[in-house]
Amino acid sequence: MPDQRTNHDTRDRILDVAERLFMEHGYEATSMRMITGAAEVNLAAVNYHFGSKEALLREVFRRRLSWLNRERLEVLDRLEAQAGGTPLKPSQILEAFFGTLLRMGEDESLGGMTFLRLLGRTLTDPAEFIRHFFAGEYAEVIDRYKRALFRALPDVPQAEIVWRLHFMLGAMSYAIAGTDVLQVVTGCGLSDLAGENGAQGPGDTALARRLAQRLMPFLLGGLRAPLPQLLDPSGNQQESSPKTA
Amino acid sequence: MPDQRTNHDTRDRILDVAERLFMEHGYEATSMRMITGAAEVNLAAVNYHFGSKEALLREVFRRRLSWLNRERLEVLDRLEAQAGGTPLKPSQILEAFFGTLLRMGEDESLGGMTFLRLLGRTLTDPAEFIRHFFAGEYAEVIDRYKRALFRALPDVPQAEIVWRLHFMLGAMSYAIAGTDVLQVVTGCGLSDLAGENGAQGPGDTALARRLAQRLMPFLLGGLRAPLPQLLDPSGNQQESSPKTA
DNA sequence: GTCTATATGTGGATAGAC
DNA sequence: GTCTATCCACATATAGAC
Repeated sequence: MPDQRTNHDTRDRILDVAERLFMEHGYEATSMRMITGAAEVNLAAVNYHFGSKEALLREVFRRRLSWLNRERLEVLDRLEAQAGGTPLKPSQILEAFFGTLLRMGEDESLGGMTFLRLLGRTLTDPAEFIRHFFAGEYAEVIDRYKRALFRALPDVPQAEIVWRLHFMLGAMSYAIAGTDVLQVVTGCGLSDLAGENGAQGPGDTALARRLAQRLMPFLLGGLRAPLPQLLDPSGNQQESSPKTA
Repeated sequence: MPDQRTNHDTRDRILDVAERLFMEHGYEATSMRMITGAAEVNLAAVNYHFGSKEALLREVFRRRLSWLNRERLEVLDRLEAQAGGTPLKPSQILEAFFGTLLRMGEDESLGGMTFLRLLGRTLTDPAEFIRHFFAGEYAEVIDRYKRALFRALPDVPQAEIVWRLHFMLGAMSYAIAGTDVLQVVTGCGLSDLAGENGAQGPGDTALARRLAQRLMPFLLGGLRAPLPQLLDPSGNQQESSPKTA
């Protein structure tokens, strides 16, 4: 036992460091040597504890997503129990889904903004094993929330709701990813209060709360926007009964 | 001249293939050998024509973004000329900004959906040289559209407008990236009509138009959503005069 | 402009001592 | 569980013949 600087053991130190480096550089651009070097563990430790680099990435996400999935389902269960048999309000559903995620950004023990950024950046990674992994991890929760939205918005075509769920997920992912051009061009963005990628100032937790306050009205406005007039000349899946409120 | 299957020369064939492979696998996971192999050119050709792999990526984007930037500025110029001195409507500005991009997806000679997906996926790449490149490419256009939105929404705090521009960019980037979990879980997404990543069916062009019809109302609804009540206890940048329409 | 051959580095993974 | 040493595939890039 050469150095016990925290009560983290080797395994957790690797996970913490990998989480940060994957966030900063992306999966492909992060080498095992960068991870083990920064974590001050031996190069062979990753393969011993996790088996492979791919398995390490999965474990980095699994320890966070298991909490997030459970919490999202419990919050929705609670809301639906309170509502009796009546449909929830869209704002409640969005608050449960996105609010739960954004609360992770306020809590360092749940990964904080580091994990939120990692998630936002990795959700658009084209690697096959990553897409497959996320599909499995998200399936149940997405299905539950999708059906809650169907019940909450019975007059909106279900295909339209799914599209808007796409758009909402994208708005949030991109915002928390914080890699976009806007914050370079405008000097305004996630990092106007937090430091650069790696630097985790104490303002980072307040950041998630402020982002939530900005984001939720936007998402709700988009979700409840008037339906498009689908006049597509090649319209092979015309919607029924467009609605304007 | 062993094989002149199209009127593309070597340089253009490399750009076309690199565009597709970077889209399918990401920058890091795409090797020069994959590119030169698929383009049926010699391995050394990339370095001869472009200098490096990084420079190749920049050139892949530059040939598309030079058109996009010019078009976005011209469309905005035209709208502002027609309007005389009066502010534009938010819907006009969004149509100019996002509609111009989505029209690229309908035109194979402008890159089609392949380029759109590549753009959506690469905008969240954390690599320093990529972020720096995009910042330079987008600066002028973002600045022009940002100021147009400021004029169109004089009662909305400018910081709020910039945030919502973030969210709108994210919603669109993520939707066109088409890597997200939703389309795996729900079976509904960009690829419900188009093939998988690589396959470019004839439906791909109609796809962009249909996406635009879905996306624009969502974005407009988000942009015009009621402003958040900023009651942040640590509120160090309180907004002035929240508005509710 | 195109090719072959190669320089030079780094990647993930593992065998086997301790 | 941790370490050293190493295997081997593959990366980008280039030198120099044609």
